[in-house]
Amino acid sequence: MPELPEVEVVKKSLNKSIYHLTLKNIEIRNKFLRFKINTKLMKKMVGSKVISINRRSKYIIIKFDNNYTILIHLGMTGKFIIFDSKNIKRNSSFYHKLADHKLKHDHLIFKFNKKIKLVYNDIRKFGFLKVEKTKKLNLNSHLKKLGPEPLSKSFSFHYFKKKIIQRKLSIKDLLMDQKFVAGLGNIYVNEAIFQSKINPIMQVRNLNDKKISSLIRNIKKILNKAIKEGGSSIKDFNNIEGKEGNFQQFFNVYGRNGMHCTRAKCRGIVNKIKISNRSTFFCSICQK
DNA sequence: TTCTTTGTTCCGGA
DNA sequence: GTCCGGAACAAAGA
Repeated sequence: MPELPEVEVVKKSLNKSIYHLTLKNIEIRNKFLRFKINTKLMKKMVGSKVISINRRSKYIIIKFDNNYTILIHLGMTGKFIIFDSKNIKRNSSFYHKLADHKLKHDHLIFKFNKKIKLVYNDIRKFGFLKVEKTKKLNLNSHLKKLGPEPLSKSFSFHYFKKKIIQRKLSIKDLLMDQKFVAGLGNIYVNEAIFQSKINPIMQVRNLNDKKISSLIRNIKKILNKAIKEGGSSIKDFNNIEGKEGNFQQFFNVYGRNGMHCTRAKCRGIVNKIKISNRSTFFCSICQK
């Protein structure tokens, strides 16, 4: 479930906790994640220092000073948990916050200097970690096809117009397409389309300029707000300190099927349909 | 046992 | 070759 804002929050937490630390040991408890981990290559990272932690779309990119990089995707349920000397004890308040934390889903354990331990936990194992030569990172098959970052200037009105000419797919499918814009997922796409009062099944070639401007504005607004609130925490998202995000309380359509539209004065009910096999929520009155 | 959940990739028809 | 929708895949909980 982590989308761009959640990954951004995790990236920030990692920057606070492991930046400039040296990796002392890696324990690989389960290498069969989304892709099988190259154990030998992963072990090569031991002894190196973290020199940067960045995000691209929903990927986290951790560069080390041995000219290798770890590329991470959290999939649906991947999360990092950070332990330091204060919270490492089982009876600490930290552990109580991790009520749903199950040891059997701890797949990798990274130990750094300063007694910092970073655990990668993933219930459904749809996430992955890949070691890459830093120089070749831009050739990586996961990264090279990605569209612009939605919060960047290149995700603009002109870009949008140029990309949708005569295309017949729905606006929902367009925004879900990582080649068009990278980092949005089902939740934030539903929310942005709602804010712009667009019917999610509308073909992109029928969107007028006003709606396009509105969508771009709302996508940026919603992502920024979600980042500020620490992401969402429906289902599986936690930041690495075990804290839940607050953004889910701002959902206006996602998961609200059968409930009243949250827009003032609108008497509509939220409908749930499937678009490309993904749950899609919209108000039949204000999203014409 | 079946359904749902997710991001990503692949495939076939247009 | 491109576009687009549908299906498959991974795993687990309800």
